[in-house]
Amino acid sequence: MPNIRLQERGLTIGYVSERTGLPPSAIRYYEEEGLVRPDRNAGGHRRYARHDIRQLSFVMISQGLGFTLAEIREALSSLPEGRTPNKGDWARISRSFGAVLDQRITQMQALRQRLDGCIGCGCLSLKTCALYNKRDRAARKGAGPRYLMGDTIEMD
Amino acid sequence: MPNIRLQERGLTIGYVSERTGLPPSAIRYYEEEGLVRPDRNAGGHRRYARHDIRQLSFVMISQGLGFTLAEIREALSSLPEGRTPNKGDWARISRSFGAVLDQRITQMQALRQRLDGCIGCGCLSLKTCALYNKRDRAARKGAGPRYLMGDTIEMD
DNA sequence: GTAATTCTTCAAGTTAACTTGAGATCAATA
DNA sequence: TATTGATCTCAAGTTAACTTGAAGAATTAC
Repeated sequence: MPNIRLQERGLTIGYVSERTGLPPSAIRYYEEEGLVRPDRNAGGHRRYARHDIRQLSFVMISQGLGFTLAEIREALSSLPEGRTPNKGDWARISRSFGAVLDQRITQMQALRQRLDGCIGCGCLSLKTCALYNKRDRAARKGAGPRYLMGDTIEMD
Repeated sequence: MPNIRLQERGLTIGYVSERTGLPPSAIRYYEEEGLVRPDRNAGGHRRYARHDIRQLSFVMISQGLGFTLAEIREALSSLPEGRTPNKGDWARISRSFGAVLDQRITQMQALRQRLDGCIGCGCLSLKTCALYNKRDRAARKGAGPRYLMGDTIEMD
């Protein structure tokens, strides 16, 4: 039996893959994206630290919460450089993501409300319908309605 | 001045583009995806019906609500074939999307709750952490957490 | 010391939702 | 009629988040 766990110094990508459930290809991709920074051994093979497993798990959880890799990288960049991230570090990051989640939930509820209004008017009374909002068009990236059905066109 | 509005029979893509705010390229793409079905004139140019504007607006709104084009196409497929969709048709579709939205909001709130628990434990007390849920891994497509940070590994 | 694993890099493919550009045709205007 | 301007089709490019495959090198097993 190989000691798959601890090599010279650090964990192999295969081991990290097993532990996180992430395929090696994804782990390598995350490295390209700056989400983990493993060492290399003499032969050029990646060697991970224990806390990299935690970090990768954080990536997975955050994705499940709807964050993009870019947002996650941004959050991770606030982790300390020199030392291993501790409980407080993770809690801080989690809190900030929680706040973003709250915003998104609130936004979705607002959209839901609007849709209700739209159902009420059958999406047919136009200029005044709640889902009609040109300004949302400018803010492309966020989830937000843009134009409304039919607008000022006469009914057919 | 050209009568850009009504051609032989039906609206030009340029007019529909202006009315919806969608670039012609997107409108053509939506056609490929089966979200609109314009007629063609003798010269092969697209000619849209009035209710296509409403339909395209519905696509935009739905996207803003977070639905994919596939989901939207699915919903639109329930519209009547022969006649122009009426208020009741749109209201029915909107209600079903509203229900899905409700589910998603509920799900996000649950995730939010879990994250709170995770903040409480600092994402470090592992086996018992609320965000830890292997089963979620199987259900890849939906927004749901998969693995948890570090799992059963000893702290470092 | 081989053979079998595991790992390496690099290029290219995948899905969603479009955009961009080329070259050609159609339609509207003077 | 001639000339813009609008459309047409088709191929290829774009971003995100990866996967797949090829060819070769490092590691581990026996």
